[in-house]
Amino acid sequence: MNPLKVYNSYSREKEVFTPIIAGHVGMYVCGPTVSGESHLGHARPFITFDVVYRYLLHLGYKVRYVRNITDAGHFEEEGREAEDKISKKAVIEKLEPMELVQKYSNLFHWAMLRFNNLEPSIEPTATGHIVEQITMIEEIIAAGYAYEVNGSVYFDVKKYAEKYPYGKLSGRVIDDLLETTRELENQDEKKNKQDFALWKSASPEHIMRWKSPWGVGFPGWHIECSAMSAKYLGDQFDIHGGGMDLQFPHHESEIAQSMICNHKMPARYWLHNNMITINGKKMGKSYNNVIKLSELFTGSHALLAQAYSPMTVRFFILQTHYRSTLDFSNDALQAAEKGLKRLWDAYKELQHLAFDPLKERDIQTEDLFYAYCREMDESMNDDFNTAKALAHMFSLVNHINSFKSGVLEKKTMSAECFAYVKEQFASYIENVLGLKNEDELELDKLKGVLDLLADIRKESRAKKDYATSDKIRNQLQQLGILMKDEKDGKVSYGFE
RNA sequence: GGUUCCGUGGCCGAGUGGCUAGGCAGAGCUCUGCAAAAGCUUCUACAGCAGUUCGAAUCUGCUCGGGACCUCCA
Repeated sequence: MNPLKVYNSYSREKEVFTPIIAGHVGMYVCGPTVSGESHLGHARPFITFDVVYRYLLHLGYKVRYVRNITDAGHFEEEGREAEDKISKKAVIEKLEPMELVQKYSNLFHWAMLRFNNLEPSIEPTATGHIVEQITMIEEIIAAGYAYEVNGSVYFDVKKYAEKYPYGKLSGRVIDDLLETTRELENQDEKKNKQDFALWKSASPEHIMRWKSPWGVGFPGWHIECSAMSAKYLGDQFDIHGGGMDLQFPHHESEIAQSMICNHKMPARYWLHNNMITINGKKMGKSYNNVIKLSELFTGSHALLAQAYSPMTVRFFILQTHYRSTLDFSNDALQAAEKGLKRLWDAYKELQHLAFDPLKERDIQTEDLFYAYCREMDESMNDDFNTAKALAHMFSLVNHINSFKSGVLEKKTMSAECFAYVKEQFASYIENVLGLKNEDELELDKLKGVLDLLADIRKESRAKKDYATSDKIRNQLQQLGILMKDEKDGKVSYGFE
């Protein structure tokens, strides 16, 4: 078995994963800015890193998973106005900033729950760590790498770059940045265009504001992650994750801040997921092509022919490697929905398979089963290749169904092999990939009724009373419940 | 313009130089009162050109096309 390897954006290579403290992993993932409703694009990193988290747990690591909530509203510079996203939205929606933040945090958590994402160990908020951020800024000023202008504080990138490799993570050359940086508001305050804000002075109408040694203002965007990751995971931790679009300037700046304050690279491994595209273009607000999660779950979007369940979306995302772009379309989601159903049906079937000590063992098939199981582990160890792991699971699906259809003779595998395959399959589908049966609740309620109907159908078929049997099946089908006659004479059912 | 990634069959997507990726869709067959499901068989591939090699989707070069980042962004 190969050890776990992860692609480190910083070195641009796959590296064997070795935690700082054996058996323990500290992981920080950039969380959402809760100034609006999450869309499909936002779902990807949180599902990606949920699987990373789950797999590390699966491997036996004790993991502290920190994912922040950005509720302080880092300023965005749209046109000429420097704006605070949350402030601005709060005014539009006539809400207190914290009321707005609460609303979208709740929505975010609701979506995470539906995706069956595990909760992070700690979910710190930027507004809850203003003191830590101010302290960190003071340290950077004391070290001589930041300066104050008119109540704002900027990080001196040029000075930093003289000693440290600013731009290494994102593959940027500092002189190029000088050339290409666009004219922005208050640019004249900065010594150099590449400098970024640690603290911004708040104008009187700005509603999110805190006192600081430099006057009333609010923190810059990058400092929150540096402050919170260091507080909960230490000066240096194992994994830092986030979307590829955060590589620059966000993560690059995080590194710079932490290097000055803590004299260490904050994270050993930088993991970045790629974007979700739609018609080949990145899904994002600025492109006006987002599909909100609520629209996805209800099917209320022009591009969607139907509603798609959270598990379908999760499966859809996991069918692609996290570092590849994933192109969205209605057809692709429809394919995912059917694929997931096939996977889950086989999983249910597997649970009913059992060995028969009277039959001769089929060593060849056993070996095949063991090989697929091993390949699942190998795939995940190769930079969390869920797409490949799923392909091997589908190979198992094919064989499981062969037992069912009689192509492979039933019960010819040893008890050990059956037990192992069952455990491995269950462990992957439920624990590692985090998929769950969405029918379960409904099934509980309807089970008794459906069992009865299945029984009546069975009886009427035995009497060749097809009028009755067809009536049962056809009317149930209209309700979205499929009744199937199995080979052994039983009648089974499932939801479409 | 700078940096960088990618172009795989009808669609989505894995791919370590030689071994079936996989899912969805299509065709035929088996099972079946009909159906569904499943199984078996099967059709479509590696953007183009040139090179390295016994052998390339996989390495190199060029051409064409597309994306991402360089500004908020998951």
